[in-house]
Amino acid sequence: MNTNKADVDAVRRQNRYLILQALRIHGARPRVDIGRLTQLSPATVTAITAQLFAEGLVIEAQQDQAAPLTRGRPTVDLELNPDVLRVLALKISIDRFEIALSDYSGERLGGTILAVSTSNLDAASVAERASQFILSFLAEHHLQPSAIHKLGIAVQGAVDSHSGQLIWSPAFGERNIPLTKPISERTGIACILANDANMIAEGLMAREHHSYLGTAAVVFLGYGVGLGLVIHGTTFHGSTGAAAEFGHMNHMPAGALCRCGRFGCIEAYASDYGILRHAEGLPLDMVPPYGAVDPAVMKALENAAKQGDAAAVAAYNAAGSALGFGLARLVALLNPDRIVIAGPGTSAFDLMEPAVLQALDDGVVEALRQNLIIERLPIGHDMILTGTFDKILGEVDRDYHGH
Amino acid sequence: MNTNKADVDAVRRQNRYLILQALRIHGARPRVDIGRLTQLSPATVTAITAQLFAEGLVIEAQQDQAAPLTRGRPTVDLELNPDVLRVLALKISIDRFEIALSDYSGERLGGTILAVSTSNLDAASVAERASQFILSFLAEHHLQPSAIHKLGIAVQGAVDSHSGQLIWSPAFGERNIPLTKPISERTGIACILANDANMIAEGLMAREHHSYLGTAAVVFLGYGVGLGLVIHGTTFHGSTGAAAEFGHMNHMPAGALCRCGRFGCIEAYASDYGILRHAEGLPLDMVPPYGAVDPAVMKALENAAKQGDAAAVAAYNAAGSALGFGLARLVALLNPDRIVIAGPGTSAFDLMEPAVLQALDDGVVEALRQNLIIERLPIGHDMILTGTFDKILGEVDRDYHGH
DNA sequence: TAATTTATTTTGATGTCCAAAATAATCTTG
DNA sequence: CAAGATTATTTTGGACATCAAAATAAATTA
Repeated sequence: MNTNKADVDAVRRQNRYLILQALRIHGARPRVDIGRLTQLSPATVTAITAQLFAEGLVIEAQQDQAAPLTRGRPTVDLELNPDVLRVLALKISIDRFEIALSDYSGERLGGTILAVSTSNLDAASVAERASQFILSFLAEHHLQPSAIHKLGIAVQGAVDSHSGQLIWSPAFGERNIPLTKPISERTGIACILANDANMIAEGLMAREHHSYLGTAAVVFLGYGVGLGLVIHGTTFHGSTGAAAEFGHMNHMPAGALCRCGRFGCIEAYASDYGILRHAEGLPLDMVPPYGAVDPAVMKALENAAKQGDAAAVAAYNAAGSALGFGLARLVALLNPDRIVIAGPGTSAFDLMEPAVLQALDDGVVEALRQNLIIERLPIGHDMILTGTFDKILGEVDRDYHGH
Repeated sequence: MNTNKADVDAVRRQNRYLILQALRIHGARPRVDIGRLTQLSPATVTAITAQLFAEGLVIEAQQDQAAPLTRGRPTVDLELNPDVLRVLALKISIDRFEIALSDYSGERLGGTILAVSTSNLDAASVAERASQFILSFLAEHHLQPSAIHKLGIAVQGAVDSHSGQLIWSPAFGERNIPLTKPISERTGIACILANDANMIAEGLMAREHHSYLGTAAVVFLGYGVGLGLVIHGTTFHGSTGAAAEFGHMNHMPAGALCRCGRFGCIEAYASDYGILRHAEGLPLDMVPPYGAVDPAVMKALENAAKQGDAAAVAAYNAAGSALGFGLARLVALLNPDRIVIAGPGTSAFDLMEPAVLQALDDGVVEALRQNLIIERLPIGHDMILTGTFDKILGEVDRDYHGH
């Protein structure tokens, strides 16, 4: 229920936003097309684009030389002005920082990866280290921090978007690590904090908007098990922005020991380390003796399972079962119309799939899953950065008015 | 993300809705108050209320004789015109139909209960029987069906609001029972179908709106275990309107046999029949040999547990644990700021509470539950009907324009 | 009775959208 | 090659919404 009063200003804001989003999603388009896409009249499109033009947000695109085979006055393509502003995205995961730069139109202008021994960092050093990374990246690209409009930080783990703290993450030993405030102070750049899987969902939504109008869950398999939730066509954040800690949803009371210290989390069965621990025959209540698991190790385990290695097969089965029951519980609660399996872990999903489907069968009334689409998407870590840009730029479209 | 274009009409619709809701929630109020409540200017309140007046939706209330001790021009209270229309709510649960009549202002005008042996009804007879019940109720009150603007049906179980079918319910043996269409055809009254626990959430939201702006879960304990979800201040329905089948969310793979035919559902542990079966020492994979459990039987069991009967205590512990792990999973997924325990089962909640809290402790990261409010609300079945009225009348406020 | 106070209505300004008319810039055709 | 046809965009004028400020209404108080 929208409980806010509406006025004439809100009307223009909304329609202005629709036009910017249309250009962002569909690229350079003439005014007629914008009218069709947004359902706005030509007169209104002219009025709003003229304003956007004056603000410098929109420019006339290069005329496409191949096109003019039609009668009538030729169209004039409009597009977002890439030079309006720059934004940064920072991805923090186990033993790894990654940064990328984008212009206003969403074009990627560069990026770097930094190896960091995250588990050795104390709370205060995380922001310090990240800030150094950001500043040196900007220096390399001959950019002042003041040239950056906003920085989006995507982290694996539970985040509190409001306070800008990382509540808990497998990457770090400590909890409640402040991020946005200290990074903002050190760099002078405005920051927002978000969960990595949510950013994947954000990216998918921006790219395939029509598929994500209702409820959807994006499961990220990899160094952990993440989940991004789309509800009513918007990524969902709980009361603190920390929702969808799917990896740490309990699968089995008093089950396998998780990196978070609890017993029975889905991650303790279905993450890289959970599968590996099981396959190596280590006790399930043993603290996982790995940091970030080398992808080559997982690839080898995958091959072993494909060749029938019993321990490996059993480990993938257990992973699939935990994942499947978790999804069954999610389906019972939210009845989504789409579940997307994404991330590097998709490559081994074949091995888990039978157990996942069996668990879904056993775990939830048929009626709730009869129209459910389960989709596999071999997208990787990069979608996290892309989705972070989509989110920041979407916010800019709502409230940035130039200069 | 709102993806619709806005225009001047939408502005008026929204503000008109705000004013109707303000009168619905706060009762008779003068225009100044409406302005304060909605943030609209006096001029706008005058304009909109004048229109509502002309449409007959709003009338001047009886002047309150006790009040006029102030200076200045006296206020004129406005209120919703009760005679604009009538609506019906029908609650269908195990062995019981209940109907109630309300006027436009939400005033309850009457109601009746009908004992029905629901488990003996086949799919076609359900709508038939309900229609008879509705028509004879109307006849008793000397009302034509055409005098009823809309009928809301609240049922325990999974519903598909779009098709108007009852997908599955413990009250009936068959599945996919069509309701809105046949009832509409037989009675001539427009129908909507909803889940009973969702209607409780709807009622709580209407009454304590400020407490339900974020994410909240309303658990209904009684003849089954239901759940109403509030997300972003709106009751949530999944892709088919069948969301939040919390009672049939799996608690334990291959666990106790549920009335739905699956193993390990929360309901199989925490519903009346689940607790009773456990306490009586019956095998957990045995089909529960009860229909609707007599409240007196449950009361006796509760007393036995309070006096330390070991079997009864164990049964309530198991119920609490299943419920608690279910809630822990919900919290991991949605990070709500409020969980409300409602329904007749609240009276025995003391017995379950330690196990519930223990399970929450074991089942979810502390960070996600540190601000969680868990509230007990001894509201009963009647809130289902009340909430159904709130929902229907809220819809009327959005799009009804009189005569 | 006049002054004061508060509620409500009226007035006039500003801003939005849209339909329809006008204009612009091309291709087609005789 | 000029007039006509066609399509895109802009301009114009009307309808309608909100709001601030002024005007009016209806009471109490002095």
